[in-house]
Amino acid sequence: MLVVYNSLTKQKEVFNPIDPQNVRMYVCGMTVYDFCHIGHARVLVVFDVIYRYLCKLYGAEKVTYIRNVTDIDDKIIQRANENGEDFSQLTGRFIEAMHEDAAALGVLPPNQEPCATAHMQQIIEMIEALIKNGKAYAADNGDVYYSINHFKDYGQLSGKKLEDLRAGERVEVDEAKRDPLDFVLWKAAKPDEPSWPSPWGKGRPGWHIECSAMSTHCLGNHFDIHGGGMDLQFPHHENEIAQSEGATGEKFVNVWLHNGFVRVDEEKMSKSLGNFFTIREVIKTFAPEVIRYFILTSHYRSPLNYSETNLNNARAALTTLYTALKGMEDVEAANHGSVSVDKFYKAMDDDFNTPEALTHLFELAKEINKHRQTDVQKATEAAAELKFLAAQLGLLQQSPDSFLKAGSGEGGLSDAEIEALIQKRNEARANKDWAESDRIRDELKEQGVILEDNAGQTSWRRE
RNA sequence: GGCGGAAUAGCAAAGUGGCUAUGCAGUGGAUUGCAAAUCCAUCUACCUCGGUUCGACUCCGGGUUCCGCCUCCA
Repeated sequence: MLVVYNSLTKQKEVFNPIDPQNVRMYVCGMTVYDFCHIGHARVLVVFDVIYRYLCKLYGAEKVTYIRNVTDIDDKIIQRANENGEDFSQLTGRFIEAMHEDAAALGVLPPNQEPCATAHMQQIIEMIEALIKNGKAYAADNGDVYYSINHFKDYGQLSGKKLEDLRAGERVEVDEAKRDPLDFVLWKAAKPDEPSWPSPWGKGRPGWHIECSAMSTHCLGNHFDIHGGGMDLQFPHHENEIAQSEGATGEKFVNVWLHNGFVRVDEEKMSKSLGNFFTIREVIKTFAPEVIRYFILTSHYRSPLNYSETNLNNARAALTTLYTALKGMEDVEAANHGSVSVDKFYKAMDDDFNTPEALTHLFELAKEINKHRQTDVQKATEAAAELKFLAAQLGLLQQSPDSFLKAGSGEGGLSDAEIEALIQKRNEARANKDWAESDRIRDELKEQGVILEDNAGQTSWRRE
């Protein structure tokens, strides 16, 4: 029985899909004007794991996962102008880069990846519905605004009261707005800006409306899960509720899931602070799977501190798991019904507790190591289960050798050079020339290559 | 100021009203030509002050510190 923490009710509740034959999840994806950083990696990975687990529970063909792309907004326009290129050229490039990064991290593609620019009709229709329902108004300057006073439940998700928002007024005063808290649905185009025709003149959508329009269009008026980063809770998701419910008159979303931030030195990793590390940058030093593992070592709602130490720890932990799987390459992933499997599911059922789930992977690794010499049957079954469970987290998807021999960074000795030195060392060992044997091992160690003599075989890995 | 979250061993990070979390690192032992890997054992904990309780790291209340949101942000 899956229990999830719902940001809307601020408590854990049993997850009951509206229709178990069609479980629907929408996640706010990226605004594509730059490369994805580790914070984005966290959203990608966290919701990928949630998606995988929903597929496991309900069947892959019964789960629909939508993750949008924001491909038009102020920053995109600004960046495109700086580069002197068309905005769509810029977004096209970064969408492609995002797909590369996601694939590297083992993130499954969502069922659909709608873009704002491809859904202008739906966006305009929803704004028209809002105006018709008296929730929105067209201002004299060509903008269309949502009238916050006409949605009585405003603040239900973020727990904010209108008075409080007014008290701490940080919203710019805008003459065109009837209330300073009203937010824009449609922005009139400035000269030379990309624009789309609308009943209110040429313009483009505000940020919040695209997610309302696209999620409703792809999943229906009322669906199960809406996710995103914690910072989207307000105003973005709050506004989405106001828009969707204001337009359709129906309940919008049952469960809201928000992931915590990646931090650097106790500070949120963000573009504006400039303390971010892009996925492609980090991948140069750490295997993408190490990043994925690192993300899963912390609960999705907890903060996650980015540091080289933590990534090194993640790599060491993965090395332990892959080392256990050495010699088990041919074992097929399978569930043999051990206690570890039960506990793994119990952890995942408890609001996707991946750190707890991971501990059961180590139980299985230990089983393999303990029995591999004495009880091959047992060891094999444990290996099958380890692969089986790890796969649900998108981990241990490569051969132990390809992980263990990859190491970090480029340069150093080639595989062939390493094999040749090992060959030389084994000849020395056969002659009991320990001095020469150790010299070669030290030489390799200096090059970041670790040797392991096991059962008469010498294997190696890069540090 | 308003709202929300967090404080656990050297580091990271779960969890539980009484029973070894786990990973990395450390220590002792087994194994090894010596190592590495592995196995066995083991040392370091639950911010603070009160309360409830036979018993609290775990529940309740006060305090302190940190973080996030309230403007674009995953």
